[in-house]
Amino acid sequence: MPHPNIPDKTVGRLSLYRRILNDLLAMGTENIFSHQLAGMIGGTAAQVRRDLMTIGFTGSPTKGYDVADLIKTIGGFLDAPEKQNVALVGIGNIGRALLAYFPSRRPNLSIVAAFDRDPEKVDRVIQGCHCYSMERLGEIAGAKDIQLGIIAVPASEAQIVADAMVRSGVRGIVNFARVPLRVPAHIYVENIDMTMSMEKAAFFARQRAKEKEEVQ
Amino acid sequence: MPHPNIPDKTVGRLSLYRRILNDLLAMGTENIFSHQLAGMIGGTAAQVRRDLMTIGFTGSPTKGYDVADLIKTIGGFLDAPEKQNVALVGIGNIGRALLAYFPSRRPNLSIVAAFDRDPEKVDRVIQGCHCYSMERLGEIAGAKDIQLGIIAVPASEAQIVADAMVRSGVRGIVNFARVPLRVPAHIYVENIDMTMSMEKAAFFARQRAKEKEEVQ
DNA sequence: TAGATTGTTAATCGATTAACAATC
DNA sequence: TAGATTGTTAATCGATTAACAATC
Repeated sequence: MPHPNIPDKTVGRLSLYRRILNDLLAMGTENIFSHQLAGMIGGTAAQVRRDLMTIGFTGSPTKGYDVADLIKTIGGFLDAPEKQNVALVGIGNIGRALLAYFPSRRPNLSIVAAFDRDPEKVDRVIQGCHCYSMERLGEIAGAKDIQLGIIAVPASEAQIVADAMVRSGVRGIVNFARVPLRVPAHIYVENIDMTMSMEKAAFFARQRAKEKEEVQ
Repeated sequence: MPHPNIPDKTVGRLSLYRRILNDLLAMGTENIFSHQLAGMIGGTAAQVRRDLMTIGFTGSPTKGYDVADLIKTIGGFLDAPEKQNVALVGIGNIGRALLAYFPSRRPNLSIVAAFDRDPEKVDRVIQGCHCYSMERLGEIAGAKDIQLGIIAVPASEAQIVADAMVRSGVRGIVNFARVPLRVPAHIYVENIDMTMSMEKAAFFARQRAKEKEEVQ
């Protein structure tokens, strides 16, 4: 257990660093300084150094951090040692976006089963993923050793789906439904609430516009 | 200026409270206590009270908070006094999900123009929204008084789109692209990074599974 | 060596939590 | 009044920022 209590935000930033580093490596950049990396994600150099220290990665004052090494270290930290299976529930627009994105990028993290209520979709293959009927969630999740669930159903069904996921042994949930889920403490939930984000952006956009007016 | 520096998170929670309160009102609930509301969003009673105090809403020790009043007060705080126009750039799966959701829910916040590079989509009406070619972003944004932009394009194009939005006077951006945007300080950016969320959930799901094993 | 950066410690800041008097 | 809840202040906690010696 090298990393007992790593903050949520650090994990998120590590994921970002890796993506940027992969681009840099592709462009031939071998070394990078903390302030350069910070500039690319809109953070501070100290923050970058702290994050990398957290995962035990060290740089040198003259060369900064080795890009290829760092990518490998972040991978060793973030990625599952073996495959982690994911179930997607609800194949609407969001579900399809995820199905389209994942196969190519993260080989260790793959959506191995999708579920929907719509009989039109059941037992068809959508974006390369088999779609099952909602009722079979528990059965399939158990059989396929599903560890992560994505909830992309209407708010009214989200809690029922979450309960079924928890019962079948899922440990993490990404929730796109516009409702907070009630789950046991040992289940990690990541909420993605687009409506809330839109309202927040609208609010702060307006507030800043007002501030600007007052300054003038 | 009654609310000089309201925290980002408070605004987000207020948006959540309102949604829950609307459901409660529909079910006939007239009053609610802070701990009840807290239970529904997975927060604490003190947090709820602080949030409501921030917007100047007070309750009574015997009845708690008046649901209908509170909805109105949150609305007065969060919502724009007049219509705020939104532009969506990139009509993929995510874009379509947003187009499908918004018209019905938030009358003051409407997507009045969509943009895409695909000639198949240009000058067609998709989900009730006219789609323009990418080149016309600046022109249309100016003409329609766009205040908020949604970026739902591939990472490689996101910065270019953001720059164009900023030039045309947008004050807030909701960014679905998997890349951090560089924008002036007075522009509010809300990042929604699904890949990062998936990686975070996968990481913590695994970590908690490990903890559980160790306890046993 | 000089200079820039790293790793580490101390200080600051903000938000959350706890405590408690005021209220209905 | 008694009891539960509210509004408000003080204490705690964590994360960020600043400062600085160590390093190449």
